[in-house]
Amino acid sequence: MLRLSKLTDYATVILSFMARDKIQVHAAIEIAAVTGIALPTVSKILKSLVNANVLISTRGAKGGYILARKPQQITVATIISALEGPIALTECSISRQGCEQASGCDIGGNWSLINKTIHNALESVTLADLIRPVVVSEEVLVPVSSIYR
Amino acid sequence: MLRLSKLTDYATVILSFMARDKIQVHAAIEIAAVTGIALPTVSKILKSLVNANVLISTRGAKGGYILARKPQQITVATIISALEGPIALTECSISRQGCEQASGCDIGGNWSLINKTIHNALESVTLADLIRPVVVSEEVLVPVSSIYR
DNA sequence: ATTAAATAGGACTAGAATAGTCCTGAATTA
DNA sequence: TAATTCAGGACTATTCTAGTCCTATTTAAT
Ligand code: FES
Ligand code: FES
Repeated sequence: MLRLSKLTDYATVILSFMARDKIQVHAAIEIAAVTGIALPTVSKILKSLVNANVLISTRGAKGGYILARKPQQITVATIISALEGPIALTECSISRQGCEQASGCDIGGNWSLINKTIHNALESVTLADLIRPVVVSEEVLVPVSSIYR
Repeated sequence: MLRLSKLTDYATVILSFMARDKIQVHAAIEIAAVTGIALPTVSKILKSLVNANVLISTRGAKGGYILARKPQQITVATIISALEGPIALTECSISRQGCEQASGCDIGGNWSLINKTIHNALESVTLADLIRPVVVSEEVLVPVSSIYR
């Protein structure tokens, strides 16, 4: 289905909340309360985002999490790879070796091109775009029927 | 990891073989032998491709599978959705209702835009492109280091 | 007709990945 | 010192994927 994991989806929800809120520092328990996501899960996600340098954490009383950069500087690609690892459709997109599909697959180069295109698409959208009030013009929505041709 | 399922990968291997071969009709068992993929698995994939109108099947002795269209008219997007269903990163990319993430996610419209971009990327590459001898210019390969920023 | 070749459809199992929880330790503040 | 809050990792349960298999149907050849 080529879809994002649930955790990545949660991450965008959490980050959107943090980006929108005037207050800078948010504790995990607070984010859990606001978003409705269970605390342990929120915690796990926040840790991943810290490791990816999207958030900065402060321990101890009055501690919490804060955005490491401005929303305009946090791309969707970054968020996805923070939670799911490298963005790569096929094995050979990551490393040329180690793939070697059952005899005869030699299409690595072309997949890389596709992969690069997708990566660019995800790089071009930032957290700031996600929280921008949506202008839902009908033309922008993907017509589901067109998915099957 | 935002990656294709193994079955989809197999499908591209199978279709590449079929597109390259001069002979039109191929039985499942023959494809299994050539590609090295187990027969039951090959069978399963071929059935999905028939349902998606990518292949046409003929039953009985001397039967088999044949491409339903020219390789230039079979897009990667079609192959992927044949095996994995609609290409959609988030739930709300498919249907606006039914999503309603834990309180406060209202980013559907922007995701749709991203989704459309990716869909277009996958639409723009066909089976004919995949079997074209790869010109592996180094600039085209995705630098893995750039995946983490 | 009969037999052999081949796909259709779906049920089923095993394995892997994901989602979610929990515990223990370390840092910071009051 | 006590309370708060994150770090890191282990662990479980659930869901999804991959892979297999069985029975029915269709077609061709004899
Ligand atoms: S998927 Fe890697 S060579 Fe084909
Ligand atoms: S993922 Fe659907 S509304 Fe946010």
